[in-house]
Order: sequence, then structure tokens, then C-alpha cells
Amino acid sequence: MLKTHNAGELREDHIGAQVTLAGWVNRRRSFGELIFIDLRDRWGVTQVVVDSSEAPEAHAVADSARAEYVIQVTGEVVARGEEAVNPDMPTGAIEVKAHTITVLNEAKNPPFQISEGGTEPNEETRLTYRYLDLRRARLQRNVILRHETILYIRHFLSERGFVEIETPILFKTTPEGARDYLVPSRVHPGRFYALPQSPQQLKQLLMVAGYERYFQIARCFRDEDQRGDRQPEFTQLDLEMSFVERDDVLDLIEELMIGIVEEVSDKRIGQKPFPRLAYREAIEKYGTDRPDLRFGLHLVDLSEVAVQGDFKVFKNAVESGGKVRALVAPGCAGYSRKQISELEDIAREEGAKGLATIAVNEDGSVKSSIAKFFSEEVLAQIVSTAGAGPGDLILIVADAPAIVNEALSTLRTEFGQRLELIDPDVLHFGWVIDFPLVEWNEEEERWDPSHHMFTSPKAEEIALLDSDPGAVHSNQYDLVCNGYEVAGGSIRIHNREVQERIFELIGFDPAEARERFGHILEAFEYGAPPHGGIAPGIDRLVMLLAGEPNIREVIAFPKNQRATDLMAQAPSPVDEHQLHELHIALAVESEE
RNA sequence: GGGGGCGUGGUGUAGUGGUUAACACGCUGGCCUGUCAAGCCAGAGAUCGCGGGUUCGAGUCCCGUCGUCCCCGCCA
Repeated sequence: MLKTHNAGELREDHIGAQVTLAGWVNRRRSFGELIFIDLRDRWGVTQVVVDSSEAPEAHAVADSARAEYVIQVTGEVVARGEEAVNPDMPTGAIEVKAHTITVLNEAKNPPFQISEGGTEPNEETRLTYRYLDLRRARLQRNVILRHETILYIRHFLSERGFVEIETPILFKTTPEGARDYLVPSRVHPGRFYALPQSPQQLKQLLMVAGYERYFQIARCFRDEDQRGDRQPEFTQLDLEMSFVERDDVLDLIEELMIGIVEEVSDKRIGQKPFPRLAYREAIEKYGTDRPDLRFGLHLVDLSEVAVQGDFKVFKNAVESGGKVRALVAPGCAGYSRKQISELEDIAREEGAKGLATIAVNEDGSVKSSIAKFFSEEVLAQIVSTAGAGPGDLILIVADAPAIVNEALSTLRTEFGQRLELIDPDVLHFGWVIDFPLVEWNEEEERWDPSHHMFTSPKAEEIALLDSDPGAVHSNQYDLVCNGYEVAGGSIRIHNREVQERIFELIGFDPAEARERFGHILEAFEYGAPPHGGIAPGIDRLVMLLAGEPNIREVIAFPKNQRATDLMAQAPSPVDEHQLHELHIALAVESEE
């Protein structure tokens, strides 16, 4: 080893020891004949001091050293003078008096400062020089937090009898879901592998194979457009168990999540045990199936009372199957016209045609552009149904339920932030359960699974599959946290007949189902145990644990919004020769 | 596929159609033996993303284009 100690471990106990450290020049402070170097490695920073009168050669090297030079320092650990102690540094009680300094490698001046205190470069620069960004404290912390999270998961599950099993990256295209990443086969001209969107089928087959408890830190690939919480490749804790019921999975994951948060992060759990919300309840209270549970501001339904006036917008909405729903913003009655118009813009962006407001004055009277359509009595009833009090502002949206919920859910989040109701140190988990099995797809005029096609319907509702599929609930469960979906899972179908019935319901003809999923249908005939599982998204989870705004901050080498790697410049053109071997002719002109 | 924000020395920003594009950090050199975001002095460093247009005059206005970020669609 080129070092005897790391730069984070030296303390007063080491005083008098001869040590060799190696790392990067974090900062250099020169007084001419006396030079301080903050030597940084992965474990911390230690101050090195060089005195020209005591170590002239080392001093000359220190004089020429620059930020990010890789150096090796040998010297004695000494106590700092009383005034020189730095209480902000873990190693601040000591310093290393250097007698030898060696430059192991020089460094160009980096495009942005690695040590803390510099200006924050924009993301394009950070991604282009990702290896330098990864050297900075923020990403070092996040990458290590990610490691600790995954390590915790492996220990936790292994102790409980889970087996980690790898599944193929080169697999088969699936007809539903996201766009696949395809890999051409050289051996089979014209055929393609697909990268897995998740190991869903394989983990179910592992249950058929009798492993009973499987997990994998699995890379998944989906060729869809990016978001702050979506990358083309991402990592899931993929997990499956046999002979379980819903609550077995929920209890296990709840214990795991609490353990991770409490052992690995500096965040606090919002509520234990995690609250459970029926899907319907989540939509009613929050307007979304992934609510931020850190604050209240529940939505309220005003449909019944709102039609008792002459306001056509409300009446028409309800008559055509829509809803009139509201959000009460406490203490916001004084909002100006301009502020209200901003809120209206937010509602419009979510598809609402407008936003009605009722401000409740301190004396209990109301101020509202729609007051003229209602009698005083009805108006008072609206206020009381909404649960608004003096000083509050009621925001009302009337439209189709989906639009109303989306608009109010967005406004709810907006007010959570505006009114500072959100504690950034809290992770408020919750379960959403009792999802509908299928949703009607207007465009394609068919039923789509709301989770995926292997999710089992509630046993007591199977009879409804033929008569009223939309009324059937599934054994699906989602784990939400702070407005993000961090895990989704279900108790699966383990019976061929039921699986074929679902395929039929979502519009696969039997021949197609056999072509695509023959292996799994057949497997169900060879003693498939009842089973279920879940897949927490590691990137999102670590993002929340780290308090970061997007998952790129917890992925070592992420891709940008356009799915390119700015550092390596991937994707890139390939040789004609490579294409030829793969039996591929390009339909676009090559860029080069 | 669509909407929006941003693009100015290495980095981050300011810059109201009008002189030599300003500031901070960083960088280079000098001074300095107790700093730790060291300090002081001096200096270098920008074809204002690119192309076109309007104008006597464009970093600034207009059009296009490229890059990047956010959002909608999409993501079983």
C-alpha cells in the first residue's frame, strides 16, 4: 500500500506516529516558507504542514503542488497548537508534519472545483466530467449511501431465507408495457433479444421452480422519455415469495424500509406502521394514487351542494358525470387577484378549464367571483362542507373526475410547499391497496391491466370478470413515499385458467398468448405455488434517503434527458462491419 | 411528438438597443511561518452556443437551429 492510514482516521491517539498518507490536494494554503495542504481521500481530509526550514525538499514539492495533484506524504502526526485546532474537522486536533512529499500524478486545473465552496457547475458540465463530479463530496456521499442501502437489503433478506438469483439481461420482447431496448442477434439473422423491463416472468418461474424466496438487485431497461425520476436503465430490488398473502409482503417490506431509513440514512419515518389507503380513498383524499402524506390538505367533494345554485359550470360538470371538488388553503383568503390567477394557471396546465375560489373573510363573510350564483345559505353550506374557516381560501375545480383530481392534486402539492407544511427530513411512507384490476382504455377501446397482466384479481370478485371487469379489484399494492411511487407489487396469478382469462380480457387472442407466454402458461401446469412479490425502485429510494431532487444524483454514471451519456458520448455510430455481421441495414443516413 | 426555462472568460452570474461586456470564485505571478473558504498586491483569461434577419448600431429585438434542464404525452 502507498499509505499507512487514510485521511479521515487520524486523531490525538496517533500523535507521535510516523504515517504515510496518499490522496488528492484538496486545498493548498501557502505562507511562503510555511505551506498547508489539505490532503483528501475517500475517508476524509487531513491537514499536512510543511516547513521550509525543517524539510526543504518537501517544501519545494508542496510549493509546486496544485489542486487535485495526487500526492503521497510521509511525516509525523503532531498535535495542533491550541488556537490552531479546527473543531469543524474530524481530524482537526492533529496535523501531519511532512518530511517527504511525492507527487504521484499531476492534475490539470479541473473545469470545476472539487473541494467544497466552489460555484455549482451546471449539469451538462458535471455529466461531461462525471469522474470529477463523482470525486466531490455530494456524489461520494450518495454513492456510498447507495452501497450501504443495498448492503442492508442483502443482509436483511439473506437472514430471512431469501436467495439472490441473477436473471438474463438478454431476454425476450414483451407485447405490453414500455418500449423495449432491442439487441440484434448475430446468430439468428433478423431476430432480437430484448433487455428486460423487469425480471417479472423469470421471478415467477423461480417460484414455480421452488425457491420460495427470491430477490435480486436487478437492472431494468425501458426505452421511454426521461424524467427526473426516470432513467432508461434503472435498478429495482426485485423480490418474490411463495405461499404468502398480501400482508406478508407488506409487513416484510415495511420492516425493511424502516430498517434502511433508521440504520442507513439521517431521515425520520413519518408514521409507523405505514398507513394503508385504498386506491379509491387515495384518489378521494389526495387526487392521486401516489400522495405526499407528509401533510394533510385533503380534497373535499362539493358535488352535491355545488349544484344547488345557478352556476352552469358546476351543474354541467356534475350532469355529465363529473365532479365538483375543492381544496382549502388555510390562511390564504388574502390572496390577490394575481396570486389567484397563478393558481388558475396551474389548474389549467393540468387540464382544468378554470378555477373557482371562495375567500372566507375573518368576519365569516365570503368574497368570491361565483358568489352571485348562490344563495347565502348555499354559499355557507359550501364553506362548511369544504371545512373552511375564517381566513381560508377554497379552490374549486369542476370537470371530469380525472381532471379535477389531477388539478387539485397539483395544487395541493403547491400549497404543501408554499405553506411550508413539508418537513424535508421526514420520509412518510404509505401503502396504497385495493387497486382496480383493469382500466378502460378509451383510445384502444379495451381493458388494460392497471398494474400488469400477472396480477391476480381478488378471489371473491373473480365472478365479476365477465359481467363487470371494471368493478374487479386486484391484489396489487404500491408503496408510496413523499409523492413518489417507490415500490409496486402484487399477489400473482398461479393458475393457467385464470391467467388465460386475464389475457383474453385485455385483448390477447389465445394463439398470441401462447406465442408470447407459452412458457409461463405451461409452467403454471406443473405445480405453481401461490406467490407474490414486489419491486422497490432503488434509485428513487436512495434519492429520497439522500434528500436529492432527482435520481441522476444517486447513479454513478447516469444518462441525460435525451438518454445520452455525455461523458462517453453514447450512443455512438458503429462500423459498417459490425452492422453487416448483425444483418442490419440502417434506414437513416449515418452521421459520419 | 408537444409546451416552457436557460445558454455571456475555466465555473457561477450581472448586463434597461448605444463608449473598452461587469462581478464573484477559480487560475498565473509576487509578498507573507499558523492557516483551514487564509490574507494582501499584480496579471491573464470572452469571437456573449451557432446561422440568418431588423436597425445607423444587437449580448440585448425577431426567425431558425443546436445543446441542456423541467413538464405533458409516454413509462403494463
